[in-house]
Amino acid sequence: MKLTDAEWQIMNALWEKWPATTRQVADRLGDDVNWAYTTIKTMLTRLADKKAVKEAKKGNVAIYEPILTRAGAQRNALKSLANQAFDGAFGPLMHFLVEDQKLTSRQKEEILEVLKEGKQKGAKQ
Amino acid sequence: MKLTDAEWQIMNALWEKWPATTRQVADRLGDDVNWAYTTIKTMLTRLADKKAVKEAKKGNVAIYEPILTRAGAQRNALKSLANQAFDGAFGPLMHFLVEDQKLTSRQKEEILEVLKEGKQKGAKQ
DNA sequence: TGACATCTTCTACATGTGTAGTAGTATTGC
DNA sequence: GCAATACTACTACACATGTAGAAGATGTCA
Repeated sequence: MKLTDAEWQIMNALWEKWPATTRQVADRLGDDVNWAYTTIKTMLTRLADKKAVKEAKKGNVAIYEPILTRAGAQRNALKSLANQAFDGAFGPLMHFLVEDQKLTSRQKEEILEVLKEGKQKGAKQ
Repeated sequence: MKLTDAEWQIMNALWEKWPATTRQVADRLGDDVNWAYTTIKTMLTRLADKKAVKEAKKGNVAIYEPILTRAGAQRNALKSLANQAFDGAFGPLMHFLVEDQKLTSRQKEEILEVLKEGKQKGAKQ
């Protein structure tokens, strides 16, 4: 499941709080983008077609909720990026991030924490 | 500069060794994809149009070399992913990677190394 | 010097993506 | 009960992307 740019916007708004109607999604997006209501409806319909969201009906009004989770989408995107740009290896990707992305000390601390935890739990694989 | 899936394939082949002719790129890609020679030529032309590669002529034969660097493309892709999927923050992205992606111990060691270096150099910003 | 291979440029076409209008149908406030 | 409002389904259209053929230009080997 690969999301396009516009689909990410929609999904982000939906993940924020769901179930949600088109109107609610539109309101949440209001600040970021300037899409017509029908544009958003079209996107939601397309996302339902590709099973990223579920569409239910309450009366004649469509209610949407994500099927694809945010974490799942993130995983997919990262995997895809790793394959495309880092020969499928997460290690180098991470390496690149750490080296290049000028993390704050605080962030580095956090990473260290996570890594330590991981080690204690016995880094598998 | 945003690369499409197919463009990544081409660029990866070109980054491997350049300058290179269409034929050379095609040969390198031979194992991975099954594109017609002209398909690859079309992609290279399009990449030249968007200034990701430079096209020079040696006789009637086009010679290509990257303008966009691999590291640059990786940076762009990561930034774009971070924005799209992680609210623009690399910290959480990294966090997610570390937590989720089952790095090998070796990889974790490497990350730790990099983090340590970073700290010594005085983690700015 | 001609046949064959190779390259280039142009053109094409299906599908995906971003964006939205129109028309019809349902809901609601008076 | 009707006008105004909101919602849905359908349709549209431009531009991007993936993919490649056709035709013409050039190089090469016998």
